[in-house]
Amino acid sequence: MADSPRRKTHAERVFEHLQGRAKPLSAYRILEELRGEGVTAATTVYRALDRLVASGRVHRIESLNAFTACCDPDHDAAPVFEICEDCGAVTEHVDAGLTRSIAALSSHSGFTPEHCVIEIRGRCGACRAEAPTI
Amino acid sequence: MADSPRRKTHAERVFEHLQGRAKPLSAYRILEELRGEGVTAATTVYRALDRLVASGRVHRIESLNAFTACCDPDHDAAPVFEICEDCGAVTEHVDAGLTRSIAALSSHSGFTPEHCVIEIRGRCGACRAEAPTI
DNA sequence: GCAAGGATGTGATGTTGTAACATTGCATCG
DNA sequence: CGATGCAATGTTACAACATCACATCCTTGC
Repeated sequence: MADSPRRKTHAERVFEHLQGRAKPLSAYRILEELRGEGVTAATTVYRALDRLVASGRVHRIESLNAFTACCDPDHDAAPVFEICEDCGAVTEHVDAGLTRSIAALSSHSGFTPEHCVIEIRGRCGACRAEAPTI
Repeated sequence: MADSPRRKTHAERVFEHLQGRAKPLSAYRILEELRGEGVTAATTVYRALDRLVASGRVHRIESLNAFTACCDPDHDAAPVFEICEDCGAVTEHVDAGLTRSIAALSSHSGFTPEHCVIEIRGRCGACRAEAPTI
């Protein structure tokens, strides 16, 4: 009660919590970790995430049911995520070649793309080096 | 009890049920629709789907939490799905350009891809024609 | 026949996501 | 200053998706 009652929205809190992490977090994980900051229900987290995703500041990783902060909110092309099965790290890329390929495919098929989900699962260089062959 | 108790595995039943459909089905939806054929529990459906996905006969659509029969079980490159937000139809493609783009991206980043999720959400040609502009 | 192993049945539980509706804080306008 | 409106939040309940643990059944090879 000492200071400002609600300077920050929950969306801000959630965004700051996601920023700078290599691994995405699930909504329920975010809830656990932000309980101390007044976030008390799943609904609240999902609402915050909805806004962040809509504004492009956060991406949803479909194959993990998890969320990660966008590396650069200004990119307009489809993000590509590399997801390491070993360490769980996710790296975001924006790739012109891939973007062109999708456009070409769509123009052939008459499909109008609105949102692309591109998630590559595998092993990052570091984990590859640690465990060369299984 | 009249006839053959188990000529077919549940995996076969599930596969046949998915084949030829434009829209993918969720596991629980499959369960509902196959109750008449002796499939009684979610576990059973998931086990069947696991086998089918492992053998490449069925694909999981991550952004829908649903499953669809593979158009051609012999393809080796990453499948690309076009998902219409209007009618729900999903079309599978295998695209050389896209496959090359992913390989190029990976070789840059040192990442070793094992499985790719590529799902393009938007509008199919037919739905586009029906509702030209919102 | 009978043991071994794969497939199935069953029930409980864990995880993820939404619906519905009440409330609060704050800005604006008459 | 009260009325109004709106976005954010709180609360409860529930729907949808997925897995676990353990018992049982069926087939196959011996």
